[in-house]
Amino acid sequence: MPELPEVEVTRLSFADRIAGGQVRAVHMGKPLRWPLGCEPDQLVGLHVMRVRRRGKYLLLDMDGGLLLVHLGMSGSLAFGGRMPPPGIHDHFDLVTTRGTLRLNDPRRFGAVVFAHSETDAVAQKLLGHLGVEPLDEGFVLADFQHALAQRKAPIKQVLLAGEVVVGVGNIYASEALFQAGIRPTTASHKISKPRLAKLHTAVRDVLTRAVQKGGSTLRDFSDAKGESGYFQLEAMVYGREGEPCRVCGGIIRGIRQGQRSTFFCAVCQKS
DNA sequence: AAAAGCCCCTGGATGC
DNA sequence: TGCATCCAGGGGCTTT
Repeated sequence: MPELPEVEVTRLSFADRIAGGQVRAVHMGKPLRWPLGCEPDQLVGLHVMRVRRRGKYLLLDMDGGLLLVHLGMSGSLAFGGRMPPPGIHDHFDLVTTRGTLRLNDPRRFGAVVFAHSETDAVAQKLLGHLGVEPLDEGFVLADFQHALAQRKAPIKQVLLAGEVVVGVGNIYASEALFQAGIRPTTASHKISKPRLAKLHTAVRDVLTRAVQKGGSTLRDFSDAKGESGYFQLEAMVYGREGEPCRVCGGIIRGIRQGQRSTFFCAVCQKS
């Protein structure tokens, strides 16, 4: 469900409130994508120092390890002092002295994984291959151009893979490519440097605007305060197959790339 | 090494 | 109303 903006908005909605809290109990529902990796009780007594984000993972730094939380396709977090009893889709509760962090995830593609440190094998398996953070200083144009020149796969799929740049999911990949005027099917290494410069800007721009809007284009996104960003950001192409392009009036096309839907305007994105 | 497919799972929308 | 089919925001793993 969530792409970088939604994960970041979620992080901001509870990071300050949970910081300093000591774990009192852990409750688990049905299995998520991966096992927790330790006995739930092993977390009791640890303190949550802070909450960071890496790509679409949330990292809860604790004194004695860290929890990697991924929302998958359908996950969302809630944080509060008094929580109702867990529902059928509530699969992880971290009860702390500051409040309870609860993961609700109907499809259970999400995960909560304990690692002793960010550099240990468990964490590295999930984080080690991740590309640069698009909203950080490290997202440098020259590096971006160089990395894409090495790839022959369609640009949409390279963006989605997260090995060059993280956080760009299925919606924002289509949106960023539209903004840059690049056809999603174009082989990455065939795109000129000036056009990659436009894409570099577009990726940052689209994600930044989505974070500012409170996490957005998603149908049912809500952050850990329960506030939704319901359609605050209007999609230019995503989900608009057959509808007129908002720029040129041409008909938006929908195709499939690697089992995922892609949308583009054949007029505005000629190649 | 990189690229392409394959799954994991549930629920909502659509169509007959 | 009931049932079958298709589709969905991700991403690690296996196979080419």
